[in-house]
Amino acid sequence: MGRAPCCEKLGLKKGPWTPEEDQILINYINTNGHNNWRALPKQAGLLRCGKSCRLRWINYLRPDIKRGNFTNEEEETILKLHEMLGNRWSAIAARLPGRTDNEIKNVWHTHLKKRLPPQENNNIKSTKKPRPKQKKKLEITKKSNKTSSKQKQEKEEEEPIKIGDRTMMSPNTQCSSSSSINNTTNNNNNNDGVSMNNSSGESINNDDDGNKDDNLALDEEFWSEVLSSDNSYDEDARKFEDIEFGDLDLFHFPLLSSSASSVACDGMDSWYDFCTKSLELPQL
DNA sequence: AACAGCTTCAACCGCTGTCTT
DNA sequence: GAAGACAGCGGTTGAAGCTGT
Repeated sequence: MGRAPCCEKLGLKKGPWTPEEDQILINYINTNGHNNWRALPKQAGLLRCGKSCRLRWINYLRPDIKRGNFTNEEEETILKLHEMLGNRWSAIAARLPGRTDNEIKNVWHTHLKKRLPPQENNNIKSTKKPRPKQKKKLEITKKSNKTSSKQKQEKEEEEPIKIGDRTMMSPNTQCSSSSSINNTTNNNNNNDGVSMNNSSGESINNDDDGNKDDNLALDEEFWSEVLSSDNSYDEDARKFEDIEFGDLDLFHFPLLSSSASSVACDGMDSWYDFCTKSLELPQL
């Protein structure tokens, strides 16, 4: 698998986005969609790499982004989901309409992590294998024109960005990030992969380091196998019923079995319920 | 007012997974 | 099956803003 040579070309801009760049990106995606992030900046006339455009759109410009403080309910949800899923921010974000994985990650590290007892904090490990220390980039010309995030937020609240004939605001009225992307663009945006795939194809994996000992030993392969990206739950549900979890066959538990069968109908909601119930299992 | 330390969060980096050729 | 291309993810960074002294 080759690596994407991102931002290798000289002359590509880095750092904070200007309002002009935002507007260009918004306008372009509004009219053309984002079928190909790599080609997008060139076609849109942006001196950015596709990755940067994608990130900017997903984390900031997407119209269904909910800005502002997290509610208590949202924070509780994050805590619960993090307990179940570990640092799978995108999976957690899929349960929180209008919130991005980046935002949730930030909130976790700045607020929620502190709420945990120290012992639990120590148990939190990466869901991935440890990576070698990142090399420091030579020179980054950052923040040359960065506006404060709060200022930006206030500005946006005052002056919602217009996308074509639509105004980027009121995320609460939008659907969750898992389904709203198609609302954001024209009909030629059919294969919008971003959030559709993000949610429907998201593998909900138990934290293979931190939670495994305390919770059910759910095999990662099981999750990725069941939660295939095409939402073919009927097919998957059949597979699901044949799966054993190592020594523990969850489907011998009536509670979980019923949850599991409902998965075929309800998608992520059922997975959430399923996970929630799974955590209750030791008390049964 | 000035400074230092802390907090926040947008953006970057590098890796992995998936799809295509 | 191998390799390339791309999207997506999670970890990390660092400047701006905030707070305390």
